[in-house]
Amino acid sequence: MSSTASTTGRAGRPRASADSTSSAASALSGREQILDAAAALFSEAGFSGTSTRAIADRVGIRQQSLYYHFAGKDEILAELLSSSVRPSIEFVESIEAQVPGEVTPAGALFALASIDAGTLRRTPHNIGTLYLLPEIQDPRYKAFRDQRVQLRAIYGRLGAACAHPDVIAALGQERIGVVLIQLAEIVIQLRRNDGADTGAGGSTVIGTVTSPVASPVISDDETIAASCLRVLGLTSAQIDVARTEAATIIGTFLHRDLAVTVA
Amino acid sequence: MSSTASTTGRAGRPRASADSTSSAASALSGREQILDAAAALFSEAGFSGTSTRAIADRVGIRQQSLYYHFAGKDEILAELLSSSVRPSIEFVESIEAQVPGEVTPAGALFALASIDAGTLRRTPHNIGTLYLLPEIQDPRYKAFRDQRVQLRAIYGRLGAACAHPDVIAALGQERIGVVLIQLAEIVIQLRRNDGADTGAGGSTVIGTVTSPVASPVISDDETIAASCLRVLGLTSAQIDVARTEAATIIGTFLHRDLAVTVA
DNA sequence: ATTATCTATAGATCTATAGATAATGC
DNA sequence: ATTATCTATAGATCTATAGATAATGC
Repeated sequence: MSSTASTTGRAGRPRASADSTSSAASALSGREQILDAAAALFSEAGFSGTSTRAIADRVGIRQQSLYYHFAGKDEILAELLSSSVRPSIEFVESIEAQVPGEVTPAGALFALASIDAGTLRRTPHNIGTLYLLPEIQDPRYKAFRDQRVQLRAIYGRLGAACAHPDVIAALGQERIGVVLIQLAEIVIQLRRNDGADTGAGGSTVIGTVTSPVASPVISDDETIAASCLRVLGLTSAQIDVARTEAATIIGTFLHRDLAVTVA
Repeated sequence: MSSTASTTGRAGRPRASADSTSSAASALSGREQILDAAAALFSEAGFSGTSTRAIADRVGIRQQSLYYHFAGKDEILAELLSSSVRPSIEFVESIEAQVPGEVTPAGALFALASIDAGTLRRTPHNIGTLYLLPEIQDPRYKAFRDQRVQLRAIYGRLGAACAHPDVIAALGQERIGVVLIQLAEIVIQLRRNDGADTGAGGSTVIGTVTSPVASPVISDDETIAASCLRVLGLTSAQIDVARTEAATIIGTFLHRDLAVTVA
């Protein structure tokens, strides 16, 4: 060993805590540990129901140490919110551009809904529940709400472009957007009902939500996307076409994304 | 005047407050005023985000006076929750009994969904938002959650009994229940988006949510009910049949209800 | 007598600032 | 020197109990 025995390997005064709790206490930076702990607590007990003390305890630091990383509790929530819509927004921007020509609205909508469902499903600690907190109505979180309004508008446009005429007549583009988002976010409720959320620290726990017997080829995410098209009055045949097209769209996006990451 | 000028007309020491705030400060009992104030605050700021002080201030009494009516803040929430599911449960019990013979599943489901949507729409202060609070996961509110599980199961049974085979295969009865409740509760989101909720004190503010131009015969509630059947794969023609049948079912229920009230 | 409030107050939090301290990094 | 923690602590709140008080009801 170079100097003292098993040091933290990071700068800064060591934590007073025993650093007891098993497995992966590290891997995440201090800041990330705080975000992870806060996400878990906010979704269980709400924003106001979670004290800075509770967050710090979970991380294994003193309450006051939080303020080195964040100016206040509200900044922690703001960061969690903005990082959780980001994937959808990114995907949406890439997809809507190519809608009139290369891609049908139904295919694009199916792709968008299944991406959103998948993101919400894989998110640690069911972060989507934060969207339901009354506190986000505060002007402080306007930027986040604006992003959601934007996303809803895109759902509305895509939906109105492929819905059965009867549905457009009954709902109109705006409410179509609300209905579709509400359906995609059903994942939040499903995870809540399953209780005792897995969502381990940083590791991406994929799938395994409620298919005890052995689900067919169609994933839960695609089932939800299919429900989005169904509520717009599309037939099973039309939905299957959209599903196939969506697979291509998503494949293309993933490649492009990879290219961007590499470059 | 009999004795002193304009007294409160009620027993108990008078409130210290100026009793300023305009209109209908009365009509409601003290207890009801507290419930009304708490409902408004809980849905705006959440349960933990609302102090007993804030509730009392809104009512116009001292913080400590709340404890004469309720043992604690949690009892106020419990009462709000239980009173808000009651109408649905009552309707459901009367309706499901007659389902195999006199009434089709699609008709019953249409009726149930539009009753639920209507109830949520008319509720003061958009009380349905309380269902979204993380705090209700607490064991303390288990009775309420159990009622919702029960309601969801009924949605699931009715839905599975009338859904297109493809939908049953994809979702299964359980998830059908979750999807249908989620759709019915879209009213909560619509009211939230409209912001600045009307929902005056005790008066039942009906309708007027977002039909700026002039909606056709079909109410918003029926539009939502129709979406519930649509997501199950029913055609417009089948939905219209269900709508007609639902009108009869609801009519019958209202009469029966009236009879009960009178008796 | 009963009802519905009031005042006084204890004790437990909760957020946040100020400044000290113990590591790493150069 | 920089980083990430620590200790000490102020000041604001928050829930809840105890007991007094001012009405109505009989």
